[in-house]
This record gives sequence, structure tokens and C-alpha cells, in this order.
Amino acid sequence: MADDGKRVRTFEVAALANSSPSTVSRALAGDKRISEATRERVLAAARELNYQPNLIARSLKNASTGIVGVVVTDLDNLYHSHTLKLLIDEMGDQGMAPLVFACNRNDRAGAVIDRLTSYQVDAVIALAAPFDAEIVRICGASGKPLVLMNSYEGPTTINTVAGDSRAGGAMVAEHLVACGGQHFAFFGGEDSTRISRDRELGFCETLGSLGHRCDLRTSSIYAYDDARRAAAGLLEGRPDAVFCANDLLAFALMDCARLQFGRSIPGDLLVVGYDNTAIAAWPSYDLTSVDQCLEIMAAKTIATTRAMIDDPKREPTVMTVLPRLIPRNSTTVPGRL
Amino acid sequence: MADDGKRVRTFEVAALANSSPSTVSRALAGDKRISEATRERVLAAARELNYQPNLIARSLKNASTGIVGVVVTDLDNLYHSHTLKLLIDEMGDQGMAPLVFACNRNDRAGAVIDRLTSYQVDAVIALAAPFDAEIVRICGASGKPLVLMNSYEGPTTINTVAGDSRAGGAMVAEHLVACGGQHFAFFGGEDSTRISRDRELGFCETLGSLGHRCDLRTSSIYAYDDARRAAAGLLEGRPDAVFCANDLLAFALMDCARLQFGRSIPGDLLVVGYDNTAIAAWPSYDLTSVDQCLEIMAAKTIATTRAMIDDPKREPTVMTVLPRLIPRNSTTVPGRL
DNA sequence: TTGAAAGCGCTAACAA
DNA sequence: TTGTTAGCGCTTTCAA
Repeated sequence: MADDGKRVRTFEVAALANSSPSTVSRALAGDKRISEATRERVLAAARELNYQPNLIARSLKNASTGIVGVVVTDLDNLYHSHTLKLLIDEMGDQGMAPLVFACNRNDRAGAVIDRLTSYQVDAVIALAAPFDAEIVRICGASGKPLVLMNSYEGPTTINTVAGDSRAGGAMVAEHLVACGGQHFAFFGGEDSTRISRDRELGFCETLGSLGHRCDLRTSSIYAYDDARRAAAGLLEGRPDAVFCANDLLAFALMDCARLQFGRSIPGDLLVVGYDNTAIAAWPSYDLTSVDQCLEIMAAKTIATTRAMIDDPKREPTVMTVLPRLIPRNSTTVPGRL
Repeated sequence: MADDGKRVRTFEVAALANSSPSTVSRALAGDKRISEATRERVLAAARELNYQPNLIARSLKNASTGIVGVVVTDLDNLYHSHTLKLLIDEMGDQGMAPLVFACNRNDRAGAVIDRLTSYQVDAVIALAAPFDAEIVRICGASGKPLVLMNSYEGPTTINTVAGDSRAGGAMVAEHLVACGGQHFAFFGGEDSTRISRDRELGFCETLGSLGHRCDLRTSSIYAYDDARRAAAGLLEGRPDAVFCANDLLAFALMDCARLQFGRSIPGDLLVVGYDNTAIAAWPSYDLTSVDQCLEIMAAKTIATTRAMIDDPKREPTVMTVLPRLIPRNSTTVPGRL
């Protein structure tokens, strides 16, 4: 059985089934015009020889490979690695094959996309917000269907699936006000995209409409040590309610508040994060966080990708997924849930 | 420039360069027998037309695709996602294209490998220890080069790159004894592989040779909540030095010790983890941990893969990477570093 | 309902 | 040094 090395080809299946390669191809593709008897014979032969079609050869003939390029960045960020996991799972289920490349510098975006297109990928999914502009430019030139996940660079001419950051920020504002916050702060991320800014915008707008304002703000790159330093600066201003643009920033801020400023959470300080990463649920942090509903986003991303592959002339769509706030102890105030 | 849709072929480059497809192919491949003048002309033409070779077509002709299959599992585990990141980076640098599939159930290993081999991948890297036996079986049957990362299932007939878990356990024992531990415990992971067991083995052996023993043990799957429950049981026995088979278990145990048992770390309890994940360095945990040197492991994995691709008849190798202990505050005792 | 033959884009053996 | 030709394994006209 262990056909070591050499793979079986249609030809050999045909020989065993007393038939021809074309018939084998048709039978396996479920072509209607093949008699039941021949189909049976072919399938039996294929099974017996453990035939696996050569998808590379098929791709050369057809115009489609079944391969979808995925461009990622910063996989050490829990949010990204979890998103990638969801994409990989979903794509596997859908019969797409993910060819994954990392893009960590803007000048490499071109090389990455070129390699993907050289492999004739059917589409590209980009999960690398900082490099979107470049990716959009290059994919546009090559005419490959492109779907951006969680990024806002383009107007409506590019397929985009993104969380509704503004709505998320608004939810946080409402929640913090309801929890009794008085002195608000925003702790943003420097990610060169609009995501952090939109979260801030929604937050500030809604605070305003509720008769409050956001007096303090700072920002940091998404790395613990930097965040910790920035947090210290922010806490000097003595806010009592802080919205952090992601969970990592929130963890750093909480550590800083407790260990460096001796403040208790939620007693002295209410904290909300974003992304609802696994660690947010750990008792040491027990952090209220905004869940982007990544499963839904991933599913929509794949659905959009599939649609673009099936009809490349399709109008690009921009989809938005409403997040939901997961309240935990970092904002729990006596008398409220 | 935006050659929208249709790709340029060798033929068109040849036409522009007043030459033939084979010459183009050779010039681009750097064949020595092409005159400097023609090479220049061809390269110029290729550049002008923005020619990108069709790697699918090339793969059909050559026996090699440049694609390497990667089988992963449990990407929500920080250790796995970080390893995948390193592999993807390294493979990108080396000109390999990673086709990534997740395997989450044993009965799907076959389907995953079949899809990879259908795409004619040059080799398979498996980072999915629980399913190694099945993966080895199927890859063996298809004759694809296979490299297992951090897993021990097979004898020396399978390429394996793994951390030296036993040595890691031994390091921890020495460290905990040096830090004054008296009452030792092991907190293992249930991962159906020998990894956790080997860490325990090295730990206990060395404790023994230093005149101590490991009195307590428990285990848990690698999930925070379960770990937390198991940790509570373990702490009932009042150990003063615990070696946890990975960082996640250690975090759960630390939280449990502090929040539920009111014990201070390292005052009442020394804790060591494994994997040296990013969180171990956060001040709230500041966890002494064993670093597997994943960069080195990833590099060796890729090097082995490359070697197998270059010479498929090559003898399989089993490589072991020595980990190193990163001391932090969870085991810092006054008077010692 | 089936088979023969052409061709996807590339590379390599063979000629020139 | 270069061009012509065949063929990788598959699918799909076209013909039977």
C-alpha cells in the first residue's frame, strides 16, 4: 500500500479501471455524463491505488489553485495569533489552503505579495494593518482579490471586514459612566491605523453626550514595557476610569497602578481593555474587556473571500462587526453587576 | 503598469527581448551559459513587463514546489503560536512557502496530510505532538520528508528537533535546591506526549542526586481553569518549591497560592515555569522559567527540512536543544541573585 | 457515454 | 551561446 515516493496518476487509475484518463477525471469530478458502472469502476480503482489528484497540475490547467494567501504581522500579539488560528480553522473547513507569510516591514510587503501571486493564490487576506496601504497598492496592480481584516485604510473600494471600533468605544464610555467613573482617561495604541483612534473617538463622543469628558490621554506601542512606562505617566493625572485600546495596555496599566501607585482596582480605579484575550479572564486581572467577536469576523472574512473568488468582478464590500462588552471585576462596583 | 488580471508569461518577455522562452528561463535562473548582453536584455524586459514566474507551472515541470506543509495544533497556546511565528519567519527568509493546516482531532490527521501531499509539498513539519503517531504513519506511507518539532514519539527513524526536557527538569531541580527549597512538588501537563514526563523525570532524578525528593505531584490539562483547580489540590500539601511543566500552569498556581492560600512568592513558595513566555517577565508574575530557545529549535527544524528536501535519502536525525533557565523573582531568595 | 489530443506555463534535453 | 521541442499531470474541447 505504501506506494513509496511515486504518486499515482490518472493514467494508472484509468489502466486499472480499463478506461481513459479523461473518464477518470470526469468520474472523480462527478460529471453527470458518466455511466454508473464506469463511475463505480473508476472510484474503486482510485481507492485501491490510493489515488490523490495532483493539485498543482490541476491548478495549471484550471485557473484556480485553491490556495489563499494570508499576510500577517506581529504574531506575538495574542490578538493576531488568535485571529490567524480562526482563519486557518475556517479555511481548512472550507477547503481553502492558507499560504502564510509574515510582513514586518513596509518595504517587504511587495516581496510578500509577489511571492503569493507567483503561487497563483486565488485571493489574499491581509491581517497586517500597518502595511495595508502598500498591500492594497500591490494587490490592486496585480488584480488579485484582496480582503482586509480589521483595518480601515481604504475607502469602500476594498473588501474590508472590521470590528466597529467606534461602537466599542461608545460601549465602554457608557459602562464606565454607569459604574460611577468621574475622571476619565484614554490609553491608546500607536499602530498607525485608525483602530485606536476610532475607539478613542467613540469613547469621547459618548462621554460627551453623557455630560462627561476625557481629560487625560496617552499612548504607547503594543509592548508591555513601553506600556508600563506610559501608564505611569497617565496615572500621575489620577484618573478614576481608564479605557485602554487593548488588553495588553490594560494589563500593564493595572500592574503599574497596583504595584507602583498602590491603587486598588476597581476600588480606586476602573479599567477596561479591548480584545477580550484569554488572560483578561484570569483572576489576577479579571479585566472588563470588549470582545470583537473574532469568530464572526473570521467567518465573514472567509465568506467574502469565497465570494470574491467565485466572482472576481463583484463589488467590494465593507463589513462591520458589532463588538460586545464583557464586564468583569475590574469595573465591578458594589450594588451593580 | 497595472497589467490587470492577466499575468505576463516567459513568451512575452522573450518577444520583448527578441529571444526565446528557454533563454528567458535560463537568464532568470542565472544560467552561466547566457551571454552578458542577452541576460541584460532579458532582465530589462522582465522588469519592464513586471514579469513574475508562475511557480505552479514551474513546480509541475520540476519535482519541487517550494511549498512546505506545516501541521499545527492548539494555536491558542502561546508556546505554539510563538513557535509558528518563528517557523513562518524563518521559512519566509529561506524562500520556503508555508502551507498551514490545523489538526485538532486524530481522525483528521489523515485528511490534513492528504491535502498537503496533494499540493506536492516538498516536506512536512509537524508541530502537533498529540497527533504525531498518526502523522508519522501517513507521511511514512507517502514518502514525504517529515520533521517533528518538539515531540518524541518515534525512535530515531524520524527527523526530530526537540528541547532537552530532561536537562531542563534537572536545571530546575538544581536551581530550586540552591534557592533553599525543602519540600518539592511537580505540576505536570497532560499532553499525551513524553514532554511533561521527561521534565518530571529530569527534575526528580536530580533532586534525588542532591539528597532530596519530590513528594508531591499533580497534573492538569493546559487550560487556566483546570490548572487552577489542580493547583489548589497541590498546594494543600504545602510544598515550598514547585516546578510547573509550563508557564500557564505556573501562572494558575501562583494566582491560586496568592489569592486563595494567601501565600507569598518567593517568600513562602518558590515557583518555576517552563517556556519562558512573554508573560513570565511581567512584574505581576516575574516568573523564573526555562527557556527552550525556540529560535534555535526553529532554525534547526528548518535546516533539517532543507537538508531532507535536498537529499530525501538522507538518514533521519534526532536533535536536541539544551534549554536555559531564566531566573526571576519567583525564586529570588535574599543573598542570592 | 467515452476516448484522443491539445494545452495550461514552465524547464531541460537535444540540436544547432 | 541560443532556439526548438517535448513533457510535467491534469482537464477539456472535439470527435466518435
